[in-house]
Amino acid sequence: MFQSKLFTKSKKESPADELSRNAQLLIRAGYIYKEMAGAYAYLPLGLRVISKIKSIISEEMDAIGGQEILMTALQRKELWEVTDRWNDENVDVWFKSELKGGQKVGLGWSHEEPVSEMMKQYIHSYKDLPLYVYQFQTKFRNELRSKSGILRGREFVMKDMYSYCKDADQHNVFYKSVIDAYINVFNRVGLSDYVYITSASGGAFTEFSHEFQAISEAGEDTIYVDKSKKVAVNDEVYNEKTLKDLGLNEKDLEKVTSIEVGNIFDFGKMKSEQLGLSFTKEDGNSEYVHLGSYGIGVTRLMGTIVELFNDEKGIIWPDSVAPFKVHLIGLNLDNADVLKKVNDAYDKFQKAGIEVLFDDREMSAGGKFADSDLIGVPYRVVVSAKTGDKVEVKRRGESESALVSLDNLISDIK
RNA sequence: CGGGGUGUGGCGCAGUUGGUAGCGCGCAUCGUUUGGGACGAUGAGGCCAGAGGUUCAAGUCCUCUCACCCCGACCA
Repeated sequence: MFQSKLFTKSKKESPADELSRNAQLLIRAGYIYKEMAGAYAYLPLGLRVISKIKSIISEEMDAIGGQEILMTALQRKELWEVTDRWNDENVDVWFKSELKGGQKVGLGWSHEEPVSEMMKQYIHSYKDLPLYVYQFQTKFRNELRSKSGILRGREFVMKDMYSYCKDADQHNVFYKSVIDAYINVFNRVGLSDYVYITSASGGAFTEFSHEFQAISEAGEDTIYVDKSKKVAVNDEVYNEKTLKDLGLNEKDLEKVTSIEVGNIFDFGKMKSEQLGLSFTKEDGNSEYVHLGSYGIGVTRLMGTIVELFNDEKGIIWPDSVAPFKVHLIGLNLDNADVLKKVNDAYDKFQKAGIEVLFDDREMSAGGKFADSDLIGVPYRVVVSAKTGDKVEVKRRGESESALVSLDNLISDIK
């Protein structure tokens, strides 16, 4: 992509109405635009990051048998009344509205009810189970207070998955596979050193649910981590009994602040009973479906990555989620020879399938470097009158650059 | 929802005891520059968040409203 065509421009100064690091950097670099408190638009660069994260999640969900769907954001009052979750006293994040005819509707803040209701059409026999569906949805939550940039918005993108199993054993097998898949996701987006599977409150039917917590001061959760065992306990269930049940020792635990980037939950048969989602067993008798629910906040994950990977100059994206792999910077572009070389380099990257952002703007070198650091693409490649028949490459976050041949660089990156 | 703070060109800010607004960045044109946010000249751009008061006169004083940020509460 030609940077001269990119409509977003970087800003030298942070917006006055954002104190969170993620929002400051993402807005300055042109990844996002703030529409109102807790609602952000995703611009070309930002959308690319979202797409990368979604692809990684999709691959991992597909690998454990997930089937992608897309439910509606508009939801029926009647459906949520069945499970007593329409009431504002039980769920205080509803955005409610009504149709022209007067029917009450809500904007989806979660989708267990509608997905499960829909599944009554498709689940009839034990032979239909297990089945797993997931989606990327824009969720709406009327938070009393949004905060921390894109970490806690009123409108945000979430990957939510729902599992339907014939019994607890079948459910437990899948539940464990989701844990592994989630760990893969967080490792692949670069958070392997930061994310801990965390035991948290389990609600009505299980002792614990599991959260995936990324250690960061920007978070709003408090957890106790055992770094050698790679597990943690949420403050909400932290007590002697919990430690005993989990086989943890108080002296091995460190109290930290963290961001909840994922959550998996065993609903048991409760919701299926309420909604009437049942199937016929091998013996001909009827049974309710065992439901599980699994979420990853996609936009929150993006914000978490920015919180964890930045320096005073800007963002430092992990390779796997960066909007581009290479930031190609052309200097001395009034020199026809250099201009040809840098254009050739751009073509070669493109042909090699390496995503490249080409800074072809007429601008001082310092300005280009500053923008490059702010945007945070992994490889900065400079072509100028000084680089001769080679190119200068520097990784974002490192200070050393090197002169290398373009062909070698391309094969290295691939 | 309780507490605290902030609203002034696109962005970041200043504006004294009330007297019809200024700086930096950015933007436009021209020239000089060209490896870490270059320099000069010229220029465009503002119902001072909104409404209502006080006053000869309000960005400035009073009242209300709205928006945004932070802390807390809340967050299956």
